[in-house]
Amino acid sequence: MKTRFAPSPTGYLHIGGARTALFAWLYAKSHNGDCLLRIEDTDKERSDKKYTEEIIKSFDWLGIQFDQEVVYQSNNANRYREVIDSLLNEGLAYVCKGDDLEEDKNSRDLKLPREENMVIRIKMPEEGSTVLNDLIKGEIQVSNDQLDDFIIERSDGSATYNFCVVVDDIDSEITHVIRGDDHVNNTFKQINVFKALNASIPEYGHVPMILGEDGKRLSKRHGALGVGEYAKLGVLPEALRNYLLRLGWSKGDDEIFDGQKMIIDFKKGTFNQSPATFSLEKLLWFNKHYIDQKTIDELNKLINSPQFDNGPFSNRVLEVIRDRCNSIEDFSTQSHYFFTDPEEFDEVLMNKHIKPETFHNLSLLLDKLSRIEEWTSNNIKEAIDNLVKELSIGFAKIGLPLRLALTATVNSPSIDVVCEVLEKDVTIRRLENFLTRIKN
RNA sequence: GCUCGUGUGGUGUAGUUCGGUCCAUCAUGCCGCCCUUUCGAGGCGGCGACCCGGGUUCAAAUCCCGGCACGAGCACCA
Repeated sequence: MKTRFAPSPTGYLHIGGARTALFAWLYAKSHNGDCLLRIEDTDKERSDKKYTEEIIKSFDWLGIQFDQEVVYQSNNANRYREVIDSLLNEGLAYVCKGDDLEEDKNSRDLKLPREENMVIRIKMPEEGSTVLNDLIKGEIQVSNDQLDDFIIERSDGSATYNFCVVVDDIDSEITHVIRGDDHVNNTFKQINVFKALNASIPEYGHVPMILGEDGKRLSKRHGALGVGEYAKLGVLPEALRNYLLRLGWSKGDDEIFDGQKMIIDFKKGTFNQSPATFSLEKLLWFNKHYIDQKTIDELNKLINSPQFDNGPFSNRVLEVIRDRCNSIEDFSTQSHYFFTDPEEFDEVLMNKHIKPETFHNLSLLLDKLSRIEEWTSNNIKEAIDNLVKELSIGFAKIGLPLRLALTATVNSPSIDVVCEVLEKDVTIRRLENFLTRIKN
């Protein structure tokens, strides 16, 4: 069996396309079949080679490997022409002016000669109905009087989409077409092209659309980010894959699917028939799940920043912040203060945590900290605890200003751990600087 | 407008085939508490839904009819 994913290179690969591709690919893999990539680049105006490259790159990143060679529709022009010739000979298609459908229909049986500036329409059945037994949606019928004779060859001699697709699917021996349900109406036309060509019709499975958080269909110009942008945001490919899979497909209450398990389980699950709304929050939850599985080495590679050089210091930083990172980006944004002394302090935070007595309290703490000989989080915690006890104040009264002094933020790992990682000299230095700052 | 499809909590879903075991599953999210220290981490608890209206039935999320809403298509785009 064989499936395919057929994007047009008129933009980057967006999240909806990626999911459709994932489904087509999983469908093939779970049935021991092949899935091939076909670039539908017959629209010369809007297609761009750079998008083709971008799309292929995105699939590499996502971990979806297509089988066989990539098919470019633009290479098949002669083949389309040849097939149209035979349809013309058999009287299953006809030459006409292409101005108006009703007028064109008068040429249905005229066998006009193929000339420049003329178009070719294919004859659709005039009676009965066309039935689609969809893998996902079940049986759908449409009355054939709804199907117009549509143009298969333009006045410039090039073939149109609904025709090319069928020829390519036949030539590539596609057995199962898994695609977005924005194509269901096309499918009825295409089924009749298969019939005209006397070819066997593939099975179809139409997956519902993905909607944006506003409930509108996700599209390139409406909120859909490219796969590459999720990568930039620090999303892991396995997380995106897993999230996309769960959008419109489920297997009971299971959430986590990756690697081989994804392929094995795919057959056991069921498709949902209603459109799904994209949720960044849930995607990040999956992302966190997969980040949790990474080793320190792997994280270093993923973060790919000079600061995280796999050395003992940065690896220690990694260990202490990894719990609070939902994305690879978070590792960078939440760790500056480990690498550079804070300089900017948020006024709101300062007003909230710096009280008249803070200077005095922190001075006492500085004294206690500088006496610590063995710089461990336990000893640091003990020093703070002692001070808190001596002053009879809450831990937060001293802990939060200290956190602010060291990190310029109020959100960090345990403050004693931060001190330990920072080392004694840096801690003391930052605390001294901070004291000077708040002195008046 | 015509045609096709879909409607379970904020979101993703289970359950709908063969009506009862569903005062509706799991996850995410949100809220609260705990972790006598922040927190987007962890633990515990809670909130929240069968689109609406009829009908069939002892019994309907599940079956039937009618609305409504949303999505898609109706190109010499793909």
